Amino acid sequence: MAIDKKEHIINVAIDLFAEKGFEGTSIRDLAAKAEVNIAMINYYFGSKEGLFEAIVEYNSSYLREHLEEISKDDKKTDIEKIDAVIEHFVHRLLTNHKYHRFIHQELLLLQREKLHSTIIKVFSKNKILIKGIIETGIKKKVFRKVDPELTIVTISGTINQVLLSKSMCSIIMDKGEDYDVYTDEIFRKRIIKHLKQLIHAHLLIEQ
Amino acid sequence: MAIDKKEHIINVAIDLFAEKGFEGTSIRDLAAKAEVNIAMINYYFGSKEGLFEAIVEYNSSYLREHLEEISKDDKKTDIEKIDAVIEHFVHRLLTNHKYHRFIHQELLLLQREKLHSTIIKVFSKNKILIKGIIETGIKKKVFRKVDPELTIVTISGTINQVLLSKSMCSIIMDKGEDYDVYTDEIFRKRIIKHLKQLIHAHLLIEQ
DNA sequence: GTTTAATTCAAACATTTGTTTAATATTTGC
DNA sequence: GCAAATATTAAACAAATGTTTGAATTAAAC
Repeated sequence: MAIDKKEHIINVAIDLFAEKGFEGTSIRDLAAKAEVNIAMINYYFGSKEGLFEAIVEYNSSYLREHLEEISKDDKKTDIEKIDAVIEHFVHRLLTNHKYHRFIHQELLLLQREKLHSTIIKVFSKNKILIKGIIETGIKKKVFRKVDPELTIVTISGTINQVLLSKSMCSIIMDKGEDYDVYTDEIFRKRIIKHLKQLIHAHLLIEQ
Repeated sequence: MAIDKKEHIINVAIDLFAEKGFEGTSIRDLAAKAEVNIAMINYYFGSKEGLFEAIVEYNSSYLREHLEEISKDDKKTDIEKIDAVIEHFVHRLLTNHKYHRFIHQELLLLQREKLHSTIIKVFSKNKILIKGIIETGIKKKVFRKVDPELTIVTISGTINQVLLSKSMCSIIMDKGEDYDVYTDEIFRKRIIKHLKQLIHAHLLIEQ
């Protein structure tokens, strides 16, 4: 029961933090929505910031594995690896968008330095992996001489910009308020198609 | 004195909201940093949310003009217009990054619906202008048949991703904490070079 | 089955929050 | 220079905040 309850609190917290932000969410809101006593949050996590750290730890473990797998896959060409990265990024955000929205919020603020560096560490490792793929492609003269870092920023920036804000999705798709992007297969395919087309034109020397 | 003081409060508020978020900033913090009495904020803006609205109004007026100018400029080819849009976006963010970071935060949250729609309206009008340029290029068969909306998202997404977070800049540039992106000419040129290269490869049929 | 540890709870804690008040000071219009 | 409007202030307001307490309940260990 104990671990399940901890996980349950974490999941409710991700929902609320993503919607209202960290400072905008009160322990009482959270306790009510999770249907636990207010004191339980401090009992389990020590403090509100402790809960924050627990969320980041809870989610940052399983992220990198798949990216490493892609990077090492000998059956894939370099551009196929990049395609896999794009699909992986989109999938990760669609299935986990609340957590990512929350993390993204934190990235914009200059509070809680320790957590900042935790997030940055995860991002840095991802960056190194993808940078490796791009630089290999450039060496082999399959890819153009592009800016590897900013190419990564373009991929993640495009996905984040459109998928982290519901309003942004509505503008792009010309849909109403109640439209749910995160389950719409058409939207997923549209983003992937755009990104692959974009990055292929950007990277590949002969098309 | 009155209008100057109002403007002064708005400027200090943008700084604080960008750093600590809207909920993370207290009226007392703000009053102390602006060196005015706490009551003055409510006296001028009615409430904390009133101050928020005043900030958005204060900044959203002068934004669109330059974009319309670019769109209508007959001396520019279609791709030159896109280049001008890229330069305009980067410049706008570099000179006004605190306000944009603040707005971007709000876009991620699902609070304060009214302000949300104000921000969205501004973005929508920008979208229509740039979409017009891209679609003209496609009709003239100068541009490839791309996804206009997502192409816009890629431009703004890339810029936002890298410029709105200090930590992100540090990773990309491999610089320390005290490095200031917003005044570094080299970084500005690097982003513009990447974006132009990317979007040219994406849009132009013959290169 | 008793003892020990872990969990749950309602209540209280001290701060901090945004906002208002009512008195005082300053500026403005004439 | 006086009256009316505007601006500024310190103090108080009620509500909300994160956190702690100490007793009650449940689970685990032996």
